Amino acid sequence: MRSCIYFGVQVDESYVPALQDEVMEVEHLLAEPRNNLAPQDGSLDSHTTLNRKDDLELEVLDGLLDDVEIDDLEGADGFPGACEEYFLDFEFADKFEEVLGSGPFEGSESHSSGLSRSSIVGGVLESTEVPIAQSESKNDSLDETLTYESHGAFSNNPSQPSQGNCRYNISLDIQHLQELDNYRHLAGLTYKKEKGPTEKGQPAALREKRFRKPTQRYIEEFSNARPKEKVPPAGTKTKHSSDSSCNVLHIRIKSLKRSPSEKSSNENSEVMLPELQVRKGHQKKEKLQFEYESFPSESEDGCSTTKRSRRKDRRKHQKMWTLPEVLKLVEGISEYGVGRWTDIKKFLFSSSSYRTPIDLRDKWRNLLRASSVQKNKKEAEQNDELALRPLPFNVVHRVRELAKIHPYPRQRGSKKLRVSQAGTSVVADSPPVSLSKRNCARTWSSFQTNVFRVVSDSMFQMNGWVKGVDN
DNA sequence: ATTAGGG
DNA sequence: CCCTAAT
Repeated sequence: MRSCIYFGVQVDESYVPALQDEVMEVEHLLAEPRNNLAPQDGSLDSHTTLNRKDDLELEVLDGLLDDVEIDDLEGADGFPGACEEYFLDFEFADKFEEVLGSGPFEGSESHSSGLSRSSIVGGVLESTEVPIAQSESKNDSLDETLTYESHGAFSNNPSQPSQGNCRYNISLDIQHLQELDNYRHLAGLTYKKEKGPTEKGQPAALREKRFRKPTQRYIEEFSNARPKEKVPPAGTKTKHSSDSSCNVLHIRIKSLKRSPSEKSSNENSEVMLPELQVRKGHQKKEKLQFEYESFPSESEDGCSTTKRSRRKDRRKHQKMWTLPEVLKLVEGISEYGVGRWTDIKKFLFSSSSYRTPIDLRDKWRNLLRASSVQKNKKEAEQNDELALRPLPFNVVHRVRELAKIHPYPRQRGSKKLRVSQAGTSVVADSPPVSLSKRNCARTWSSFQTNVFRVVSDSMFQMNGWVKGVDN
């Protein structure tokens, strides 16, 4: 099992003091051997000296592993000095994927004149062995230790080759849980308390919640992810969005789930996979094969930067929606109306096999929520601030407009309401339109969409949206 | 087979 | 995203 921690902190004076304190506290979460950290450069001030004694608590991470749902908190562009976004991204990866390091930091380091009073820390830790001793010391596992191997990104100074793999002993202190929690709030992460099996007496069979047969989706993913078991070379670094002037706290830990339920489901799928394929019949098989083939092509994958890792470490079979996809969805809804998810899927998302009609509906639901249709404005603003990838406002506007036209829960069960208002003409939800009218509406809406799209195109760089392939 | 709705 | 009930 391998896991990695990427830790980059860039602190500028423009921070409010309180934030600086918090940053420092987080910095303390990392313990680091002296030799590697030797400040090569005057710009590393006392902020960056990490305390060796400081401990990290395994359970903290453990909790975060299962709870942090966000896979990608790509750096959002910000205005220099005014960026108030923080990212906290904890992931523990089964296989060490991508980490990069000091991309944003290297640059500013060399021209330290601009950021002369900033303290910068960037680093990568990669662990090769992570002993898991969860069986006994579940309660007091404060002493658990991880052995990490550094791949040398902890130096900001490019001139200093720190490739010599060196070992870290990292243990975590439970006290820092609170601080992590604070950062979680800053980052807007959702985080549920784990109601895990604290009862030690429970037999394993009882702890498993339920046996469910793996979904089609799961099967597809599983068998697809199987063949590539490769770990990229240790030196591999992925480009991040390099917003050098943005004050960003960026912590990245990739995670694999270790909850008992997960384990069981894995085992199950392994057993059931063949059986299911036989049982499901041939038509399904064909469909599956089609889907396999379409994956490697990647033409449909919106995020080119992350597509490699996407399929494997996405925890819950999630695929991030790209902005073009969102636009397409909006367009589709404006054309076909809300609720005709299969149509939209068929006509607009035919090439992306991973977006099911249900996904489209869910996305629409989320869009509604994000643009806070039928919601207070306060919540809307709060939402906006908390949002990881804030929607461009024109999108929000469009969604709202659309929501007025077609209310989401497509009214059909509300017969009572209609009866009560029988006399007065109620706004028809989606009345049967004549064909000509419909066509007219469609051309109009596509025109609208095109305009909309042109405008949106200029906003791709904002908000961390990745420009995806438009199919 | 599709959709709505809840988790 | 996933699952289930309802249509």
